[in-house]
Amino acid sequence: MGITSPRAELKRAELAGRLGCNLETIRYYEKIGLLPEPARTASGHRLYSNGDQVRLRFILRARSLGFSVEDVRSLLGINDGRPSCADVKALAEAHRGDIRKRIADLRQMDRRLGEIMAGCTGAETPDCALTDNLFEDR
Amino acid sequence: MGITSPRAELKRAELAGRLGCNLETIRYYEKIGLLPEPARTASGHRLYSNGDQVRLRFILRARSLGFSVEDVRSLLGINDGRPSCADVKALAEAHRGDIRKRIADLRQMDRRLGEIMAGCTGAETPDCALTDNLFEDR
DNA sequence: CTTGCCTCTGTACCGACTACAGAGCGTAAC
DNA sequence: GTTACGCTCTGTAGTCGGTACAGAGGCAAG
Repeated sequence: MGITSPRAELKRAELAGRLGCNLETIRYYEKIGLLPEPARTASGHRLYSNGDQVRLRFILRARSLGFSVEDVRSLLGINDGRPSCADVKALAEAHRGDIRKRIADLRQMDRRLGEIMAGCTGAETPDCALTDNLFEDR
Repeated sequence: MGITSPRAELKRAELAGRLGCNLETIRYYEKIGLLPEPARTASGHRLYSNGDQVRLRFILRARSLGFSVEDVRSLLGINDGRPSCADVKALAEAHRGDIRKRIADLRQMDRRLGEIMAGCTGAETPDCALTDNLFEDR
């Protein structure tokens, strides 16, 4: 058995440690219905199966690609049953559009900031091209 | 007097309309201390001076450049008195660094998404390269 | 005088977590 | 056996930057 091979029953902190997420995130995903309620020990401690681990990994990867929690819900088939490849593709294309818009917005911010800062001397005086620009009566 | 020339006393909705922000945003900035408490009519309605308008415009412009509310507080000299040009430059450079990191992160997301979607046929079947990839045991 | 729109206040909600308080459980050492 | 430590449980509050809404009151036109 390899070091990272799945084990049948993991506690919450073990699962979080393996997948590199915050401890509380797991409980949060359970609360909002992304993760099913796991098995419990007699005293009420959560026990995560290999399937739980696979599902959480899916969620974390989708989130790391920038999909929203609602998107993940759709990808998992929680809303309307398991989505077709066409559904997934549409969701992903829309998401990519969002990402590109956000990049464009940030690039514009960077460019504007660069323009305004061009006159910023960095002197120890209160006169500053940047603040002057923002106060300007345009 | 031009159409957009400043007028001494504006009501909240007039100010919001002129500067193109949400009505409630103004009250919010007052609450968190970015805007001072304005003058009031006898019955308690807010009246904004030309100076208030200049200050709000500064805040909105800074926010549109992506500065955080805390950054704006510093730029306005609310924290430690009016900042020097050197202070402003340092703040702006740090902020630009943040913007560029966010762009890099988004570009990586876009790239990864593109790679994964390459195998996505868009067929009406439940088999999908994207979801398969996220479920994969790696 | 009524109608309709403005303003006021406080509070709840958004997304996606994260943190913390206070209680209980599990186990290893002594 | 008991004590100490660390993990888990629950519910709730805080983060950021607003946005929305309820319920009350003001103000001007018709």
